[in-house]
Amino acid sequence: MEKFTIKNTDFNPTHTLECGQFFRYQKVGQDYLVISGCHRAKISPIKDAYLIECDDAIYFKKFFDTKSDYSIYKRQLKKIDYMIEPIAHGSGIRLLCQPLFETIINFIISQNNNIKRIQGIIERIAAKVGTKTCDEFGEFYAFPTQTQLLKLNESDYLALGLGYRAAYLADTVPHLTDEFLTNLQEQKTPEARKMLMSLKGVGRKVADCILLFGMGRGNVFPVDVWVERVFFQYFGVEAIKYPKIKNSREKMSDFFVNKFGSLSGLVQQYLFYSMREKV
DNA sequence: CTCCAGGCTTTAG
DNA sequence: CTAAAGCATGGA
Repeated sequence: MEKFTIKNTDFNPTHTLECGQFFRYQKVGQDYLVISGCHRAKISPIKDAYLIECDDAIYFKKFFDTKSDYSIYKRQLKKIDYMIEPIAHGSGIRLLCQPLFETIINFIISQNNNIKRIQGIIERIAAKVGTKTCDEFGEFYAFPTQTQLLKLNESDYLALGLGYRAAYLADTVPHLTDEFLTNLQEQKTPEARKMLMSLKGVGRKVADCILLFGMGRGNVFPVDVWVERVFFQYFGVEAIKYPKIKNSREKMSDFFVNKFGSLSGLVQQYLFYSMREKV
């Protein structure tokens, strides 16, 4: 078991894990257990920091984006009035670096769905074909590999509760070879987005989530129903200055990326987390 | 019962 | 090109 710590100045596990970018976490008292790919970690609060106990410290240092300094990002974004409250609310958010294959599957499942049910579906899929693993925290199932997911057909997915998304996964999983994923990583963001949107069940919003959470691309801004509410509620006045913006989610996304550039994805997470907690 | 969830595909105009 | 129906499931 390997260990390292993350200072609590710009990191809060609740903000980071529960802001919508990630699904496989479990709160146990003051601690969190997280599963990513075939790895697992336990996060515990200690004095001025969090202790991370895991099977692979290098993996989780990258996962938690430990080499980025979020205080710089926040200082810059706080200059904008409407960002002050969302940043205060989600002050410990960090953008996670998640496995690409897993991120594609998870966000296809996420469409027109709620987070609780998404989590249940993912756990059932992992338990069905993922590799059973044991560490000192107990047993868990790794997220399935492509080979393991290829064992499932559309009716298997239906039986696991995926609804109409079953057909999307049955169609898309065979395309997600290592070759496709490697090629995808080498593309610039617009080209990568086109490749992703060629997959069944992947539209603009899901593609942007994959680019942000699975490929480290900050210059995207996924727009879902929640962000749409933010836009109409807080940015309606400003949007009037941009006559091309009507009510298309794609255009809302472009609006924010033009404004925030490579920090767009982070801005989106602050707004999403803030908006969801208000309901 | 209806409405909604980190939307997408398909079809119609 | 834009608009809207249809889609599975489970919780409120």
